[in-house]
Amino acid sequence: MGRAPCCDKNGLKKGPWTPEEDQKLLDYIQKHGYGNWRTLPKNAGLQRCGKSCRLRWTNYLRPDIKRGRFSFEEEETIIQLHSILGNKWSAIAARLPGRTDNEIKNYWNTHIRKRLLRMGIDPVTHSPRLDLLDFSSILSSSLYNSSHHHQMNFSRLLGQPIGLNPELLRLATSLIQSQRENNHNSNSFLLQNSQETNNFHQLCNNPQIPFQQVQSNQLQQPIQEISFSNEAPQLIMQPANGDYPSNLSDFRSQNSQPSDWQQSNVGPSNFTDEYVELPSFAYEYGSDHHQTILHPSPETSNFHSNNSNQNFSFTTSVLSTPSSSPTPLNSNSTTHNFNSSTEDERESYCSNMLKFDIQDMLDVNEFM
DNA sequence: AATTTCCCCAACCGCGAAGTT
DNA sequence: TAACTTCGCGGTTGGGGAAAT
Repeated sequence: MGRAPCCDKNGLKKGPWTPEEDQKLLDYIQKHGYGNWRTLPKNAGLQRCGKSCRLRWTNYLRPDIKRGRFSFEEEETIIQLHSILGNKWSAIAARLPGRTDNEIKNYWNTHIRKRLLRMGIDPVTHSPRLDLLDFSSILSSSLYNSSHHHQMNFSRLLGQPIGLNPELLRLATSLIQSQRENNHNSNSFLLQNSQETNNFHQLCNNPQIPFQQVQSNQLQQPIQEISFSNEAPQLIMQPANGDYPSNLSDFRSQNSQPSDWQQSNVGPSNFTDEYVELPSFAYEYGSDHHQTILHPSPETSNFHSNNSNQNFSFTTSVLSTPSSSPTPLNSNSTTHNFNSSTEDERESYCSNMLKFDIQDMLDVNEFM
């Protein structure tokens, strides 16, 4: 059985809609309502296919369409929802009154996605692009800081003219690979897919690729609060504001790209129709029971801490944590008004938030 | 001022799901 | 159950305006 054509294409107009066509469609829908898009254009006196009419209506003519620039809150919501839903634009649009899936999709592709990439964040996984990350910078910085709990400004790190240490990266790759093979946790936040692993290998094999590809002033506006420790990931799940879709199973089945929370340690009993738990966007890795992503098995590497209580963690924050972040950007307490801000302003506000928080850094002497 | 390049976004296309016969 | 229709989604395109040269 062949796929039915959406319409008889012969003689039907394509391309931009004229005001006259818009008016015809509006008049018809006001009189008869919408639906039966196949016959609608004919009845409305339009030389268009039904698909085109439906698209025009849903994306432009619908009376509840909100126009104009996306507010910061809307942008924040998009990023949050995208981290859960992926490219489920219609599902995201359902949470943004007046915005269409097409509009959100366009906005994501033209603005948000690019900004995340500039910041060194993978727009697909919402995790830092570790293929761009220079471990040697982190480690050497820790050497020269005597405090046990120090915070490093990521921008400063990125500005350091320190080249890649291929050996270190190779080490990291091997131990992460080892970690994957051990399969203590399929929810590796660092390397969620083979592509990232490949990127690591690529970096190791091409030490000329500078980490400084990411300019310090470009690494701004972090998206998530992510903490890496030397212990197994434990995703903090918390009910959001109740404004999430209730059918989690649908989300899980529809989401083509496995997301972290789907594979987390959270038991299946947490997913019920009555009580929906969703990630708070604060991925905290901390459990006493399992190995960590960056805690290799001793036989494969010496890339580990002598003290099992020591954490290698870095925390980026905070754009999308309205319910969990201590300093939500869109909280009432903030005086920043992003609704009228430029894109640069949106980025710069967050520029000091992307930083590494290294507590009791691992014994870096082992790497030297 | 003319040309080229870049960027945005409205609209199109193909596909799969859901509905109908 | 199969064949067919309709609808909706997500990826992609290309026209046109803005910016750069």
